[in-house]
Amino acid sequence: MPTERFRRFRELQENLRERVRLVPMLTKPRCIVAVDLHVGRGSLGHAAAVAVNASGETLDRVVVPQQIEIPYVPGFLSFRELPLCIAAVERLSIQPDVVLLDGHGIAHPRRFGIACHFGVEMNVPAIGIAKSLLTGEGREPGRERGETADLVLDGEVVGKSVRTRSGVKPLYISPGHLVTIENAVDLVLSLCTRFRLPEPSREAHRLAREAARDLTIEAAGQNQSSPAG
DNA sequence: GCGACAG
DNA sequence: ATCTTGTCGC
Ligand SMILES: [Mg+2]
Repeated sequence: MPTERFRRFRELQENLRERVRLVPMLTKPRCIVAVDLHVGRGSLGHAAAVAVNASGETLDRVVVPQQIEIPYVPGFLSFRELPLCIAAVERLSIQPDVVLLDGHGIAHPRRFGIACHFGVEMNVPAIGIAKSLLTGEGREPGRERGETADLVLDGEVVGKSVRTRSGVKPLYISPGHLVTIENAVDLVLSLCTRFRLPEPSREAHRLAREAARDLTIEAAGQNQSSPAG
């Protein structure tokens, strides 16, 4: 029964949230990893992890394919995406100093979004980078790049709305594990050099999508159904 | 009961 | 988020 399964997921979140520690990152990260998951036809998933140094140069990149079994239910994203995302990060040749996740950290109904789950599970600093809100209120930052405003949940500041490009919709940044809100905002801004999203996040998204597309094209080339004309 | 709802 | 090329606008 799906209801029972998600009841267990909720209990897991409420237990694991006690392990979240939002402490300052002492040293400047030398290896930053962004990870993203693409789910295509037949629920075939591709997770991509991209590692960069403080200068933004690529250190390594991997893609891992696997069937995705868990449906997307708001508030439970990590149970769908984490297993494959973790597999991808573990296959990198380098250990991350901090990991960027697509989704929220503590800006979550139970304060345990995908960035918290990843960070606690892997015991690594983790940051949630979301393009829209799941819960809470995102105050409107000024329109210039670098301006921020509070992301408030139950009267508590759980993150920031961050203008990463002037005149463009803000990102919602919240800490996942072993970082502060300020650490998270500073790092994300430093990585948003050309677009709304941090470069490695954008690259991971692109890699995962292209891996899925390439497989689709290869499969079509071997099928008898594809030659349409 | 209704609306909102990361990806 | 996905299905998907070109096209409109700053
Ligand atoms: Mg994603």
